[in-house]
Amino acid sequence: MPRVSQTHLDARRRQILAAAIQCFSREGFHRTTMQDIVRQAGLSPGAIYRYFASKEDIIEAIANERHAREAALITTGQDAGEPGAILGRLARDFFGPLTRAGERQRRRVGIQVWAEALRSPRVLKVVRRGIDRPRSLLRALVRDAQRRGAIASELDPDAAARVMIALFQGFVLQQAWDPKIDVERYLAVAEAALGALTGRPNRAGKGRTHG
Amino acid sequence: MPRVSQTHLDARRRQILAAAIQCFSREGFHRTTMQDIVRQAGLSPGAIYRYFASKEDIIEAIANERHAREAALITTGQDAGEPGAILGRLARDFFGPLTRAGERQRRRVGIQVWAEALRSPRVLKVVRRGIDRPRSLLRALVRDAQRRGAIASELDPDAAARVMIALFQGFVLQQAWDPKIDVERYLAVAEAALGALTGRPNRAGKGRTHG
Amino acid sequence: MPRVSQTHLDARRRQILAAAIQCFSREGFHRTTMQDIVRQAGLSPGAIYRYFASKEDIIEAIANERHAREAALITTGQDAGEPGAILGRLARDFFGPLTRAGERQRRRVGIQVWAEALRSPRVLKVVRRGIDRPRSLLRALVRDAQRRGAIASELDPDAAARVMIALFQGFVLQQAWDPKIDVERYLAVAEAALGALTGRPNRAGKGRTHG
Amino acid sequence: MPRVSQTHLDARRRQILAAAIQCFSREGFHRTTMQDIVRQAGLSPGAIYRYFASKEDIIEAIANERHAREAALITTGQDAGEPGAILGRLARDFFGPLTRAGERQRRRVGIQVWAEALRSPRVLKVVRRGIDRPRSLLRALVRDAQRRGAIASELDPDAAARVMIALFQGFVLQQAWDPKIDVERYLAVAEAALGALTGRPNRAGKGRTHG
DNA sequence: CATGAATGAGTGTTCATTCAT
DNA sequence: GATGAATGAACACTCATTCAT
Repeated sequence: MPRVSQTHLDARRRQILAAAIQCFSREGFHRTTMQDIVRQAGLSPGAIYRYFASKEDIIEAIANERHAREAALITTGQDAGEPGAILGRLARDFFGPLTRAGERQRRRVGIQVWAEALRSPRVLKVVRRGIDRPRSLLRALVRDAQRRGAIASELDPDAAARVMIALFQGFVLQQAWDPKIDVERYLAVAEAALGALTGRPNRAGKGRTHG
Repeated sequence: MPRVSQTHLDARRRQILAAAIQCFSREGFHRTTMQDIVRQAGLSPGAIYRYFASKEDIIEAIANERHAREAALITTGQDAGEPGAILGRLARDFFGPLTRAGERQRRRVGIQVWAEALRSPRVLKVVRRGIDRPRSLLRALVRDAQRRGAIASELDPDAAARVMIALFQGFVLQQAWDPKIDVERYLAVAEAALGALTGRPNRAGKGRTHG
Repeated sequence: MPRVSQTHLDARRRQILAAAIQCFSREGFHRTTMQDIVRQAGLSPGAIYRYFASKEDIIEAIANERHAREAALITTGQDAGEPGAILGRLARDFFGPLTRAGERQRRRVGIQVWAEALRSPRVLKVVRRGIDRPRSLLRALVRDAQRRGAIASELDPDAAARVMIALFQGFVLQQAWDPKIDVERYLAVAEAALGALTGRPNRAGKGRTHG
Repeated sequence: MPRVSQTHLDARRRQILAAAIQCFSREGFHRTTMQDIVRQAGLSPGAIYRYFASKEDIIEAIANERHAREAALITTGQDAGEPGAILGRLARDFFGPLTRAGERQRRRVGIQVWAEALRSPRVLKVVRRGIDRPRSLLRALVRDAQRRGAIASELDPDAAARVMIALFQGFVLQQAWDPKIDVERYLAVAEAALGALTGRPNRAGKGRTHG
């Protein structure tokens, strides 16, 4: 089956990554065997190794894809207007999809990636790069707000960015352990807390995150 | 009639767990072999299996120990007085030790446990139990504050508790990926944000967390 | 009705064998993959299988080609005149080329063939046939010398032929392991030894083997 | 089965090497799987890897053992008296065992080692070291004979040593391809040829090599 | 109680070969 | 005729666990 279109090649690649995500979200990286992925993808071992040089490469590719997607969210979110609006948009973009099963599955794999970063320098690099972009946007946002006097200038903008990211990461973790968690109520508190920083009036309890 | 004192048995157990933590923090659960632990502990395979029935049991024991320690922190923290003081005390107790290498190593293993919980029901149970205690304390704290009118009553106490926990979890993650993160500055922002909820005056930039 | 000329077909065949020799001399038969040969030849897997039914067929073809070449050397050498002259001519024809890198590379593959003959009946057959021809010529040479009284008649002509062949094989081996070996000095000794058999005067130290 | 005697350990090692030689002599290194060796040895994969780190290590160990044995032959042969006697003794020690099936089997593996040396630097080193010792002894022997005037002084002693070794190597090869070869007759010719060099009277046809 | 040799199912990966395009 | 994506049976090696000593 030679001389296959690039479209076909891309589709195969996505097919393998999708299968891997299925497996990884169920069993983790290390309890998932290549055979599992092979089976899930409906391919042969050889076929998979034509697209990825190793299991670790698949993990890395998954992490990369995820961060690319988030980078896109951030880029499009950036022109939402004033800081508060941007923050709201980001909250909607990041928390919103968590109500969907597919996204939750991907986030479960994301948590595995977080852990994997602790022992794989390659994965660590991907994770750090993946966090750098949101952090720098949020930092800029905070600086902007401080310039307007909406946030106390003693607060470190980078630390503030990290706090916001932590609010997301912690939620992802807790939701992975207990899917019944309510996104809305969590976001309401998170926004109330951040609102205090950004000086926006408390909109607690009135949160609207997704359609 | 045991030939060996309970003290000796406990010491052996601790010795094995310490060795396992060393290995796990470096290589993760699945890349760490029992041989690694055997070597690190200076024991024999047989000896280890006298204390733990399986590798998974060691993981579970580590997770349990960790949560027991946290439960102790919470119990002693509880009588610090009014909500704000308790919160301050908890922040000091949880964030403070993160400046020490040993604690950071243990937290790295903790992150592995978080990921492991996604595939091992036994570990999941431990993790959930481990989070339940702090959550219920924090929930009570928030309710207390709401009763006093210090926190908007529309906020869900449980969600508020989760937010606080998330602030810790996110920090642990980010610090694991980048040990150069500044605890103080992070805590300053986190406390400013929570301060808005608990109604305490903003103490941004003046944080004192540990001695 | 072939779309492609026989010349083209032969060229392809030679191209593949040349590529295979390159690879085999570097990595041996079993560490060389068909992909290696494909790459080296600048062809596709399918193309190669159009000319050779299997990897073993390539090995066999290489062995065959080699022995065909040697048979040619022997045939042309046969009419050099008296036994001593023929022997000299053969020595020159077989040892001479060993100073050239290309021939040494081919001989390295030849050594692999020698080993392969021990497990592949097909290759064994080729190797034995390859040695039969020189052996029978040399045997005849010895018999001739014995008839003339130049060699002790108690010596077995076949054994004598084998000795001569061994002198070549051993040199090929030793040179493959250590390319710095001096051909001239080796030949001088070998000829001195054989000279004693063939009754020729010792020409030790004055060897001229190739141009 | 812990705390096992060194004797037991050595026996296991030998057991594995013996099994490997059986397999290698039948199928060569690369067609022999570790499973084959496992089966032949009546052990488990894990057991084998306790004694040898890799398949290549087994090959290396076999080559080493062989050369150690040859070194011993040479050492004990050295005090046979005058050069001719030593040479006779070496011929007996090296050619004699070739009539036995076990030795022939080992020599078949030895041929595989010769080929393997062309691609494995580790094996090459062993092979070269294995040849150095006999070569240096034979060189000394030739020099001694030259000093006594028994060998033409123009002959290079090292080349002469290589010639003698080649006579052995070539025989081993030819016997591996055709076990019916007659050792006696071959040796008679070889000794006649070398006799011319060492100046000993021709003992062609009267050879006695083994008991 | 402790040892550590042994087990054996399972791992990630390879590679000679095929055949739809 | 040529391509190269796909196959799938191996392969070398690992490692949690056991149990004779």
